Amino acid sequence: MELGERKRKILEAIVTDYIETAEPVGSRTIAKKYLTDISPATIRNEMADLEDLGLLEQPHTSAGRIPSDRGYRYYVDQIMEIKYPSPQEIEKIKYMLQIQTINELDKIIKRTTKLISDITKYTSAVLTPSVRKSSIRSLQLIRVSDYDIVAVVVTDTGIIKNVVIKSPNAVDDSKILKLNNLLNEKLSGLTINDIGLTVISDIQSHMREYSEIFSAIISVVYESLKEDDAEVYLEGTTNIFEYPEYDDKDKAKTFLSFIEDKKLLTNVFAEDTNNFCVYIGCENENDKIKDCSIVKATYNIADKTAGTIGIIGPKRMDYARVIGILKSISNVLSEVFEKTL
Amino acid sequence: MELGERKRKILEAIVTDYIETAEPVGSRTIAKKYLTDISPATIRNEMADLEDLGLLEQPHTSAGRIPSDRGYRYYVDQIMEIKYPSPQEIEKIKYMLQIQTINELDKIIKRTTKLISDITKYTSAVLTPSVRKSSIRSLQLIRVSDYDIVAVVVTDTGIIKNVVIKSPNAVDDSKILKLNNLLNEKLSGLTINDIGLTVISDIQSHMREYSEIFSAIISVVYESLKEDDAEVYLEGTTNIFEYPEYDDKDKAKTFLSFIEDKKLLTNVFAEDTNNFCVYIGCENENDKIKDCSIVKATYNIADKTAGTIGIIGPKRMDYARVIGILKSISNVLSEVFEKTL
DNA sequence: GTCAGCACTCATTAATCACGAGTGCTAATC
DNA sequence: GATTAGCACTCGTGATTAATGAGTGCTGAC
Repeated sequence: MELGERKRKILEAIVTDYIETAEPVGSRTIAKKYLTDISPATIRNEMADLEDLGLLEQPHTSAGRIPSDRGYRYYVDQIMEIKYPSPQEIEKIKYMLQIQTINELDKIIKRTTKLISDITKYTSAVLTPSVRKSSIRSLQLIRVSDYDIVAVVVTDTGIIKNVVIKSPNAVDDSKILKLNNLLNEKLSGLTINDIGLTVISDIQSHMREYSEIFSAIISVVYESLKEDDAEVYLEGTTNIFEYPEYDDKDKAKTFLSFIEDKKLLTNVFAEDTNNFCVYIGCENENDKIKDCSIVKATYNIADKTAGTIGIIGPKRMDYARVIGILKSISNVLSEVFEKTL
Repeated sequence: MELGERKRKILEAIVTDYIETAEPVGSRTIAKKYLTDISPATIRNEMADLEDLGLLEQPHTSAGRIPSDRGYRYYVDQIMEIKYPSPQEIEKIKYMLQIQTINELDKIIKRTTKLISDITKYTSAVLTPSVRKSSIRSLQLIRVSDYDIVAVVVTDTGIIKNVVIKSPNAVDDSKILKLNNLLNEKLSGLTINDIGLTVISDIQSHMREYSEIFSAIISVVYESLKEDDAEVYLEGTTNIFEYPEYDDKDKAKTFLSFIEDKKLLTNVFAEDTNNFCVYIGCENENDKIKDCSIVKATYNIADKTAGTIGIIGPKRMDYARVIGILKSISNVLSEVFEKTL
């Protein structure tokens, strides 16, 4: 859709003002604050056109205009310029994500989540990498007692996963050692999807003597690795109370109950075909968040997309700023992982 | 404080009715629903006495009475009879906590948390055991690459904890094996508090050859085990919207922001001198929850108190029922752990 | 094409009033 | 002396009304 220069300016003014004030924007306001050389009457005519085009809405006759979902979309795609954090701010972000004594994946991610919600003042969600998409760096069995084994899997994405196994027969250290060597040799470097019947029966052929223990172990480990285990971290859930759109109790409840359902949340923030996405209002599939917007970006570990970071908030969102922040943090995060994992 | 039989009856009626309706209770209501053989006027006199005693409050002159914090306390301590779940319900709880393919500590606890909030309709919180109070069942080092080691600690309480270690020198499998044997021999059965300088230097004396690697490892592992790592699981946070006391936006916000702060939450739900506790309103130390009540109970693993389960909700809480449920679930949980860990 | 002027719409706020639930007090009754 | 009927009084709630003002669409002049 091609819009004249003046219409673009007016749409921009309305989005900007509405994002700031949360009040419908009238023609007089625009004429006074944004476009001082046009009269309110002219602006009214243009606004009527923009409403016909589906880019603006009027809550009621005697109110100003607010952007429609399509209006926000047009603003994001065609008008807005991304506001990236300043170099100083980026340094600060780097600093925040690096100073930690223990560089575990979880801690870095937890910290990132908090950082995002602190900076943006929206609710942030970060998805951890999933074992399914990682490849195995090391798989080690630990004998805890005669019948208790713990399998520890370390992936190239830094995940450490423990699987508890009850063995049908007693195991001793030498058996464990043999199994360990074999499993590591055969499985390192593979992704979960690579592990198929061929690989398993190959290992099995080398392990005839312990076949019973082996099949107990391999099935539990395989099941456990196969399940979708991407976790989602949340921060700043109470930030929504700062926005008048959630003054209504039901609105707040709907939002929070969506947020509380980790399954839904994981789906929404899961990886996309693009490594950067904005969903505005009704563009969201889930009804509960049809009046929210979501911005998300992926981050990399070991040079492949591993998880996503994102925020969820009211449609009246400072897109230019939020998008700049998320893109920057996603880069910093990928860098941090490169260094520390 | 000794109360006459009639005053007890009236207090009970007021608490019961107020818990059910969330409306201040008037003398007429009591006379009609609870104590049909006394006139409203008499009840009014008694209510005035109960108010003088600090057990009742009046929101405003022309309203009925509501229980004060002390009124609830008197009810809980002296009047109420705990309502335990029926045997059938307990069977159902057992069933819910047992049917899981993988019996990991986390999963059982997560499920318990959900179960509590589902049954009680309040917000539930469950604290995991802490490594600090457990003893070490097995400590195993895994060599991931030349300089990357992961230490896996399994405790008697079923915790599996991973610690990532960057070694200053390259390590090979034989070194790891020696270290493993030694560490296991020296540390199994000890609690974190047992590990002091004596133990460490004892191990060190057996490990002169690898002293550099060893001290890198032991300090990181020790630090990591020492930190307070009890996690808190939450469920049913949006349940509060069902209760009119949180209709007010600020009330809801205060509650939810308290809930969001995992540090505060952990402190509040942390173990107590008693293995069962009720905190009503201003009995809570934290100002943010001065109009909430908390009920919590401990559960056992390996015959010692390991963590706590609890709920948080409005003071107007069905104490008799909630207490019965929590006590039962705490027992079932301890049983489940005995069987599966 | 632009814009001043004007009639019209409609959400918001304050003010007023009637209603009713509930109390405390007094005086009569058991 | 305890109980209770009767009554005046309090005060939150909800409905009604009216004034206000922000904003629009339309007309007609420049």
